[in-house]
Amino acid sequence: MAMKALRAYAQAKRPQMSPRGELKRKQILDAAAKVLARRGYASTQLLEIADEAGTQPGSLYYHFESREDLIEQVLQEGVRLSFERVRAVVDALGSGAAPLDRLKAALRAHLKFQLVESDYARAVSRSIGQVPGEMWKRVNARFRAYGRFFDDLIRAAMKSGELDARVDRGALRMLTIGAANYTPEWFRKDGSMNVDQLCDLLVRMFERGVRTPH
Amino acid sequence: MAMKALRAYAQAKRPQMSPRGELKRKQILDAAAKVLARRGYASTQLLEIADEAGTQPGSLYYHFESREDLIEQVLQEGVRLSFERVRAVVDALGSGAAPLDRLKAALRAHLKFQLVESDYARAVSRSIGQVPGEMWKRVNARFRAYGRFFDDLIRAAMKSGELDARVDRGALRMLTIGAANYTPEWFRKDGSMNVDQLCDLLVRMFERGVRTPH
DNA sequence: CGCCAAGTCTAATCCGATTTAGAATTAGAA
DNA sequence: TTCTAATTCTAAATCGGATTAGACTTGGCG
Repeated sequence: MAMKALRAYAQAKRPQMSPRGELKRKQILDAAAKVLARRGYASTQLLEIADEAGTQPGSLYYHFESREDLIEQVLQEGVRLSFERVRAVVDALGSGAAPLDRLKAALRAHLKFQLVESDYARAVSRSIGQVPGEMWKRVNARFRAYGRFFDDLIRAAMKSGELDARVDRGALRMLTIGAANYTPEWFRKDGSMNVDQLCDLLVRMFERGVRTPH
Repeated sequence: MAMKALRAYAQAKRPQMSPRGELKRKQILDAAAKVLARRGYASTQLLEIADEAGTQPGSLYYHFESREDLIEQVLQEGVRLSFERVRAVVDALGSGAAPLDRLKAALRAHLKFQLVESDYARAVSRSIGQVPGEMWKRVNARFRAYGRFFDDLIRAAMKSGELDARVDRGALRMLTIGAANYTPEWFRKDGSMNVDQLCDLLVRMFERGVRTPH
């Protein structure tokens, strides 16, 4: 098969991919997520991804158009998975739950997911601020929807009177998400503190810090 | 002058550098800090630094041994300046001030300094997690001293009974510093909120979130 | 088995960035 | 002014990593 055609082929969402190809493609994505999670966007090299996936750098091009293409798919998946998880946790509480409880659950899920559960999610937070403009525009489009979801939870908790409505929602959200997204830089599982305790602390600071004064 | 000798010369802390050389060297450091602050370690290119400094990439090598050398000096300076500033602010309060007030002042100073006052400080937070191991070891040595300073303030505020002593100090510090260090990624001066309000919010969340329950 | 497509590998090639060599310029002293 | 060291510039060398070309291998199927 000619190269040009092959490239288009790999790129296209072909109807029936062979099981073998599908599997390898997933392995490569997983490997890339792992590497991105530890190196961040700019320092991620195809050689390390290939090693992790048990293949050669050149072979990646059968499954993906380019380094950028591969990385973007990991990042998009990372945002998608985070959103999916957090939404599921919140939905599981049901709409009868207090808005603040829903928000706390979301926060806890976000932190835990990206800290220890998903390389894809951690790939995103480790890459924010390094992704080149064009790609970031696309990833950020989905990311904003995720942010809006949090913002809605915050708004609801303010409306219910549980949170102080005078606080700037955007700043509150970003400070909190920022604290969470920064954790991969310093948190080590082997330390004295475990992940759930860390979640407790973040939620506690949020809740008590912003609760309506009585 | 032969090249080898010149390189060693540039590298050495020679006793009397000509005013012109000293000035240009400072301009280059400033330019590098600016670029690092907006691009982070991995995406920073010598060309952009040279442009910013009004010179050519090759000319940088008269003043610095290498890209790594230049960047490391910016980062070291960033840590040094942050520490210096925060310590000065705290010292200005005097040891008579309540420990919690000293801590709050330190937090505010840290956030403001790296968000709008110093490219060097922002260069550090934008580069954490991208700096290669060897260099990071050296920068981190100073960084830890800065962290210890904060830790001492926290410990004092716990001893005085103002903060809940059951909270893990390390996690508390890193969550808070993390929230602060993440702000360059999202905060825009032109928005509805100004820097001082943002500092207020961070301090408020910290104080009310961790204060001893009564 | 022998064929075909899918998937992988090796060995270049390309390309952008750092780095170097040495020539050219500048500023200050004699 | 002239001389000299300090500084800067230009152009080329080098280096590392992404990408490509094409040969090779594998697995399913007649």
